[in-house]
Amino acid sequence: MSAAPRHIPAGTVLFRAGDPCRGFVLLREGSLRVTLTAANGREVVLYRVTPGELCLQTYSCLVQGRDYSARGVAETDLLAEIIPAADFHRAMGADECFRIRVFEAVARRFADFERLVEDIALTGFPARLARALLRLAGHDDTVNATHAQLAAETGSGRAVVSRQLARFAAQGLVRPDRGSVTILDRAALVRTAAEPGA
Amino acid sequence: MSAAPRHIPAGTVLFRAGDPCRGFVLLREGSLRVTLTAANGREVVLYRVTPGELCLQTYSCLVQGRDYSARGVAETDLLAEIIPAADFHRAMGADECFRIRVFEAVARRFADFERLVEDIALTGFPARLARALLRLAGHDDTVNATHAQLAAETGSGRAVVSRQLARFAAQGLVRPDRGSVTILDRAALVRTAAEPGA
DNA sequence: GCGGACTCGGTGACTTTATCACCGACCTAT
DNA sequence: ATAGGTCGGTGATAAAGTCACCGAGTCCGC
Repeated sequence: MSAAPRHIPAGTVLFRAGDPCRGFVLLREGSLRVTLTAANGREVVLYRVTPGELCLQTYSCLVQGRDYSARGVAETDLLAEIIPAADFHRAMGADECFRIRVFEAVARRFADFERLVEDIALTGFPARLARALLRLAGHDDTVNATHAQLAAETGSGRAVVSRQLARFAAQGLVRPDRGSVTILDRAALVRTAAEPGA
Repeated sequence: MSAAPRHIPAGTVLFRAGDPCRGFVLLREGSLRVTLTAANGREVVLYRVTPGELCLQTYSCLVQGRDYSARGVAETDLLAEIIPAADFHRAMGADECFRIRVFEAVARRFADFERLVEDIALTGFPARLARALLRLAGHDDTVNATHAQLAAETGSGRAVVSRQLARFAAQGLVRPDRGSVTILDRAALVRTAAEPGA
């Protein structure tokens, strides 16, 4: 529990599918994005690890003694602590605080997965994109993401995102720019997000 | 840990979305299917709980203190134990065996979710259906499921399943019957399952 | 300032997948 | 038999995803 936190620059690939698993990652600062990539290059964002959370991709690997099955990329500069497996198991037995933290991370990840499955399998594309925009928007109602990134976020294709954004723009919901999207009518976007529509 | 196991007949709905959560379910015998249902009635099978496993839907609810977000239905007659939350937390602290079991269940569930997302988001329909058939097939190469059930299993629509099954049948891969499908050429089906194809 | 190399996004043409509605076959019970 | 149910096949249509291409913007190095 007392390993020195390490700095990791944005863009670093912390692990990729097939890598053997070295230890647990406990994130102190920054955002770690975990994605699944298909053979044809298509990518889906599974979830993000936020400060205070354990990366459970790591967790799942170590428990089952298997390799990573997804990819973890630092979205921002990270400050993280690597916990060796033995320390992890000891802390799980001895430290109730730590245990509760792990449980919470697990539960949150479950919720993320359920949301993702619901989005991809049960929700029409317009609502899916609207949800992604609302989820990624900062306080200034700006989403800093390319169409390709939004495609990974919605489990769809870039061209599909382009077209739907154009439709949203025509309705006055958003204003697209190179590399970002500005939300103009949040209320209407929320309404769109609420219509499963497929 | 020592509550009396209870019998639950096949078809019982153990919990549905929005229900409050009462306690942990530890499954001794049978199969519990956990699904997500859309407003329009469409359903996706998230995972199955098998004997010896804890139902983690329950888990996730109790940790976060939230209601169920999915539906749990007994696929067969069940023999299950209900563990009150307090007992669960005590056992997690004191009983290493129990703890390991919980970890394993969590890890397995994660793997299930990743498979599901990969299937739905990154895999073409023929491969998806082939995988579902192989997954559900008994030793006699028979899959006891209606087209509607296979649709829930693949996160697709019934009509889509019907058509793809007809194509498989035309290629000699399977023989469809009312309420079941027989696998005729397992090797070819495995090949189909391996081609992401979309 | 110019010329490549690259990323980003728009678009047309097309395929695949999904949806909707309807119908006939089968199953079961009265 | 017949009525009511589930099950599966099919045509028409719509939505979503794919592929390929192009032009505009950006980032260099020179």
